[in-house]
Amino acid sequence: MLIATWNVNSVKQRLEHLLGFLADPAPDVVCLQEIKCVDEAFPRLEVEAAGYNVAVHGQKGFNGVAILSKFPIADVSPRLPGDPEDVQSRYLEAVVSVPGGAVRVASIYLPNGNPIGTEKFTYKLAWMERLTEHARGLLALEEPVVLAGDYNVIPDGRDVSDPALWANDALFQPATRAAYRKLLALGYTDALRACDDRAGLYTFWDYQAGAWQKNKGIRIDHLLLSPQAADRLVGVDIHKRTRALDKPSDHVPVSVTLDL
DNA sequence: ATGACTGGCCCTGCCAGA
Repeated sequence: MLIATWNVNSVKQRLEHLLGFLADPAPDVVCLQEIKCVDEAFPRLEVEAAGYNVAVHGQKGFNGVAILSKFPIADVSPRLPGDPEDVQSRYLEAVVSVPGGAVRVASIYLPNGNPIGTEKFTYKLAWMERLTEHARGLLALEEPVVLAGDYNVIPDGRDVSDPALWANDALFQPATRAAYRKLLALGYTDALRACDDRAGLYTFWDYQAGAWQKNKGIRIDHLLLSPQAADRLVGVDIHKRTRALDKPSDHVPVSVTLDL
């Protein structure tokens, strides 16, 4: 089965691109981030007409995540545990039943954290700690788990075209990268890196200064697999063609194929 | 060297993104 993640930067602006992606490669599950709308404004009818069940955790104006699935969705839980004061819609988890089993999927929109030295960066690191604690608990279930989303983390130098340019950015801070490694060290696999160790595999290109044309990208959209999911990993794809469309998202979809 | 897009909202400059 094909499980994808995509930060669409407004589902309203990107609906045609999204429907095109649902038609081809026709993923079984899609985790969306930055839908930038409330639940009621999500284009549910259009997505359902394409053959998908929908779970949404939206927010007015910013953030917002969703999970689309060709298979039934159960046990839907919005919000990352650990901070009742956190009202930002950045996490949605659900269980997707597949023929002969199930896979637990989370759609994650990890805080950007810029500028560093502010409460925004503190919030990012705290959010990463909460994610790590929750991810630790999920491992105990011994299920196939896919934690998919826009992590806003550049894991290492291979994942950025111009490291010096990002040296003072929240996405590439040593503390940010260490928190990401701590998450992996629990026992999760960065699906892309399990399949391909080359540099220059990017998932985001800024709108500004011709970043796409110059291939000045970064890899910040990741799918993390529990051991039970990693055992069934077949391959990973970065769907770069969507970045060349008219009025694209600045992120492209990334997908894993699992033998499930 | 510098600046540079895009989307949403309080409808119009401003915040947020990365």
